[in-house]
Amino acid sequence: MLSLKKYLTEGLLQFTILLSLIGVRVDVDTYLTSQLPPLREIILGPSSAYTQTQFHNLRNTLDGYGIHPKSIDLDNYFTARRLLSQVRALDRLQVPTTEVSAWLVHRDPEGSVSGSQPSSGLALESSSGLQDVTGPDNGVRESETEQGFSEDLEDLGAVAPPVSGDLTKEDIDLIDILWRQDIDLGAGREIFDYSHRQKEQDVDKELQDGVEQEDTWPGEGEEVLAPNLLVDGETGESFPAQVPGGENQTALSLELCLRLLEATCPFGENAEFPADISSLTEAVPSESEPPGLQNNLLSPLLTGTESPFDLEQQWQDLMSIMEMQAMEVNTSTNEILYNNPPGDPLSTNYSLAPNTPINQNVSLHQASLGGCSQDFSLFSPEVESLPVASSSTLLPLVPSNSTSLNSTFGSTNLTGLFFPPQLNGTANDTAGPELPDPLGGLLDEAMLDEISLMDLAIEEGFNSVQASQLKEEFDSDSGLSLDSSHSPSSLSSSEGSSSSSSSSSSSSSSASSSASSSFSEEGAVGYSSDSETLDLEEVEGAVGYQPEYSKFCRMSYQDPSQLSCLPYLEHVGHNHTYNMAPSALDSDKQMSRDEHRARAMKIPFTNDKIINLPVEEFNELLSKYQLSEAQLSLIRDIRRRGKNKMAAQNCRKRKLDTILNLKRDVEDLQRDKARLLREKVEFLRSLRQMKQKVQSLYQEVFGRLRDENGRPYSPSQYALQYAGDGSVLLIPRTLADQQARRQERKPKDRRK
DNA sequence: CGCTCTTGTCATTGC
DNA sequence: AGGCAATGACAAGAG
Repeated sequence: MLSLKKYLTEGLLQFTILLSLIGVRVDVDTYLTSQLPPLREIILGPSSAYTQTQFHNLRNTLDGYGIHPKSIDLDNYFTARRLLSQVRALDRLQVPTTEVSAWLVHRDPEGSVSGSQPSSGLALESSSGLQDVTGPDNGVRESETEQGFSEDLEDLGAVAPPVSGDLTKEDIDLIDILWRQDIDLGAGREIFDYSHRQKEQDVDKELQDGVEQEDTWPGEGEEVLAPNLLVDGETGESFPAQVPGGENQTALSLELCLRLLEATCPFGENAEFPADISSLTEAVPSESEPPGLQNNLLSPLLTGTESPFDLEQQWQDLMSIMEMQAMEVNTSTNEILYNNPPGDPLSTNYSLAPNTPINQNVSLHQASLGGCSQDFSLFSPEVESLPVASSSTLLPLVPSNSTSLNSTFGSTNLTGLFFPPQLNGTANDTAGPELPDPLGGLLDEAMLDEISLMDLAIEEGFNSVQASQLKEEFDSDSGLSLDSSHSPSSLSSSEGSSSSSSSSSSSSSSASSSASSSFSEEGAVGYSSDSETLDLEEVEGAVGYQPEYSKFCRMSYQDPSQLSCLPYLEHVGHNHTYNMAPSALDSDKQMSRDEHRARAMKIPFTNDKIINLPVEEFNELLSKYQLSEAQLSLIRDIRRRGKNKMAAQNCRKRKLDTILNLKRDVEDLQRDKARLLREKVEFLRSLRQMKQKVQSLYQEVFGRLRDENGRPYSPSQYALQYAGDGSVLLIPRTLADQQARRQERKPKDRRK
């Protein structure tokens, strides 16, 4: 016969392993600081969660935490642990890409997030899905969005655990209940949601943007420069830029860059953003407009509207994602190769080289991206001290409208992003489909990421089949039947029903007693018998016993209303008489041993009284009768055993509840993990779409550039690069390659 | 007959 | 110090 301990131990071990597998990590400090019970013993510790020491130690060591194991606060205890586990699960999935993507999608929480292009619908889905998750009615919506994700996953071929894809209404209700428990605990769901994190980041961003606006926002101060001024990225010095191109080119380039702006902010179809774009586009000077008007075009345009901030943020989102993507997969050299380090002196110094041949043939010199320039502040300024690696020529396409360009503004070389080094120069005439895919590397990398994600889902994800298998394993190994619907309340009710049935099969007196009060069963069942009742009648009378018995129970627990609220006490109505027959003879057989002993010793009161009376009343009762030592000893033994029996039943029930709660926690964690995996896939897909848009626009812009002879630039020789000040530069490809190589080494060094 | 499960009981510990 | 709850361990009985 295997002991119950073995079952429990094995079950807990499996739970522990399972929790660890799905990423639950235990940080005791966190629990302590958050006034939550230490869960190490449950999740990690070798001792079971049932050791009394834990609770006692909790009382001893944790101020303000004195959850009695019998208390209903135990539910909060488990809820807290579950919440923490969810947090852990989130932490486990904090892949940079996921975080950034989530932050991006939630950048606009007013519900105005939508793709500016029809193909951005995925971003919409992601966004809505996330917001749904954050809602209080998370359960239902989550299931809906998860289904939506599942479809998308199928499109991608990604394998995400379909755990919650087949959420039943019961699951949904359970989620809702748990969610309310979380609220009661004081923990908002936002703790685990991207939106919450995004809010935090928004706060940070606001702070950051505030500084940036002070420093560099064009058109707001004395430092606003005319667009045709070049700015030294290092010194902030400005000087006139040569404008060899005609106004026609200027206007065209400006429009192109505006379109680039528009299209690279695919999430930005906010209520304001299209208006901004349209206004910007309308304000673009026509080819017949006087040239003087154009010089100051962008600055007032971008500052005049109310939403340059949106543009800025969208640029920032885009570039940060690009950056993060490059950082995340450094194996793809093409994409990282040309990422200019922040504040790279190469970029800034190029801006100071206006005499280069290329410089004199700028065609995009007016297409300032000032509205987005500050968004490059993502890049850290740590590389500013890099020596000037080259004095080669560089074409400052866009004089920045921003003046004292913050040192945090790095330059991003789009060259490497868009044009692989092996680009041939034949396709440089027009920006057409014949241009090689400059984003091929990035896209491949994104695909690789998705593939790796699928692997991750396969390796770590628990699909429903796996979950059920684990569940079966656990159930079988633990030796305990873990009915998922066996919540504490259901346990109580089930036990209460069993008690009721057993009571009804007992003597008539005890049956009536059980009918009077659910709790009165506790004393009556198991210790009441015909003989005992007869004994009682001899002394007190069976009829008078019942109200008094009820009184005993109340006196025993002081507060009857409390008893009805304590479901774990209901089960105390246990039945010691298996299959008790109605006859008195059978009932004699079915009496407990203590009842037999009490009867044999002619104890003048019931075992129920002996067991359930408070000490004072119990002693008072003993004093009323002349009892022998043997009788007194037996009575005390009966009392001790009876109380211990109830305690044992409570203890077992608590064990079972603990196991059930652990099981529920595991299921919740599995659901959360599956959801996060789906979200990550969605974010990656959105990122890929954005990159494709950037790529096409880059090709379009580059294809329209013309040198002084009106010939297009060769993509194999030149590339566009975003400078740290927000300007777009046309630089030789060899230079871009050098920068990219330098950029490539840094992430590796950083990781070492 | 052996196994599993439930239940009761004892011993111990700590509040 | 006594009462009591909690719990591990063991045993008995039922299925």
